[in-house]
Amino acid sequence: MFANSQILTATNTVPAGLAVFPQASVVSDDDLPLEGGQVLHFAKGAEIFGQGERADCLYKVVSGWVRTYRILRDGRRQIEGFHLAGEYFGMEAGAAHRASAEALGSATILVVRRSHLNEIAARQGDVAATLFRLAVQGLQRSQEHVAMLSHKTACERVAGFLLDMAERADAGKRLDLPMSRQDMADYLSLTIETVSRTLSQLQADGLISIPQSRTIVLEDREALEDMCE
Amino acid sequence: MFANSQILTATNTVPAGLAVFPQASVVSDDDLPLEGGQVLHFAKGAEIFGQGERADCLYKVVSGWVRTYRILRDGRRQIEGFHLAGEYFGMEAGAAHRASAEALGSATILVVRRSHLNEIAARQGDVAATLFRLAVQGLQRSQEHVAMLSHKTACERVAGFLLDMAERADAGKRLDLPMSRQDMADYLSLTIETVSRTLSQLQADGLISIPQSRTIVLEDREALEDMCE
DNA sequence: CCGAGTCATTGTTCTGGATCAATGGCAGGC
DNA sequence: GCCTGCCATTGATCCAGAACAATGACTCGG
Repeated sequence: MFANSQILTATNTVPAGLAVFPQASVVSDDDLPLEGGQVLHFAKGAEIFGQGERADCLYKVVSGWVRTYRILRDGRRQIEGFHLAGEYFGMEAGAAHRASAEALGSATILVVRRSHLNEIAARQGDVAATLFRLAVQGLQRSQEHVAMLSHKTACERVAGFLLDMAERADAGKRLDLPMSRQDMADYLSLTIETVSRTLSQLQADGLISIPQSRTIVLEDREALEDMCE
Repeated sequence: MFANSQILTATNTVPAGLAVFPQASVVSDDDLPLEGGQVLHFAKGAEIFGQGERADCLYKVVSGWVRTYRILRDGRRQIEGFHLAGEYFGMEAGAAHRASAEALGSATILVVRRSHLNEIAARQGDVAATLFRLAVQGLQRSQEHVAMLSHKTACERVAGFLLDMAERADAGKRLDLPMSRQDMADYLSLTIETVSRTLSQLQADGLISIPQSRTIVLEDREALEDMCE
């Protein structure tokens, strides 16, 4: 897969001139030099890949938001995560995608074939290290998800969700969330009614305000943080 | 208890390429060529590494069972996973361990320094690919954990847990679990009482029998599988 | 402007698992 | 053997959030 590469280097020493990635709206230390990838546009609700399809590519959000989810045996939909600009998704250990991915609004996605990534890794050793780090970061995010689901109350889940989204979207007080209440519910493992009720309660308590249903203003961030402990 | 500094200094002088790995009970395609790692023994309940400590090593279970867990802000303990012979744990993206690891019974663990792994990867290219795959497998296991916690009933969680453990331990009908009811509860996000009650109920329904409290016989595996859907 | 469809909110009832509490088994120490 | 402490089981009560139901707000196409 990603042959001839060093792994687990503690520091990233990529010379800036090599990393060519003009479309990226966010360039972080964790960025891979993905020259040669294909930039695609997806309309609202469009499927980027589906559960069970062959997993040949790695994906990166250039702009917009993406949700990845799985349909469980009992028919319920579990949203595994929301992915913002600069974030990667679609990593698989096996040959098939275990989840589906859809654009939340309209979204621009960079798609890189795994075989192509392999070639890049052969030229630039620390690419393998970065891939490993991305996978472990995904693991950690999933473990945070587990911690969130374990015993937390609806209020703690929603407050933590808002803070997480605000941080990752680099939002100030005002937070525009492109997902529906159903999406939030399927991510937080609550019902749509409980999400709605909890948001109303947070507004009644003055911690947030909701000028439009998908715009949330964090009025008292400190109190929200206290709420998640 | 083992001081971490001992482990770390000792591995520095191991000549690469000569040491073998005789104790390994499982050798699969996913195995890394970990010559030069140090094999350590841990007594029941001994800490292998602690939350917040520097993460310099990768760990592999040679024999025995290991639990990894985090103490959450509210003081609760979330068990992230149980690790059996042949499985890896202790992967971190950052410099510090986000979890603690303890031996469940007595356990033998192979410890490899990340820097040493780096050297191996430089000689053998597919090591990087294997590390990536291991990380993604950990991610998938965590996502299964999320699916299990989301909306499943106590009964479904316990039945699924028993089947998962039986499969990974390669057990037939008879399953010897080295962990306490509290460990199961902290993994499944239930209380110890609910775990106990559920096991009793499964026994009353004839799906399992419990000759000793830590030995569980799967009397009707099909019904257990139906239960998790 | 209207009508249809989607999404969000709010009220009511009900249930699964948490919590509190008490008892029962089993192992190790003396 | 008995005591002590830990772990597991079982019972009773309570509560957060699910499920059901109805209404209200917003959007888009015509």
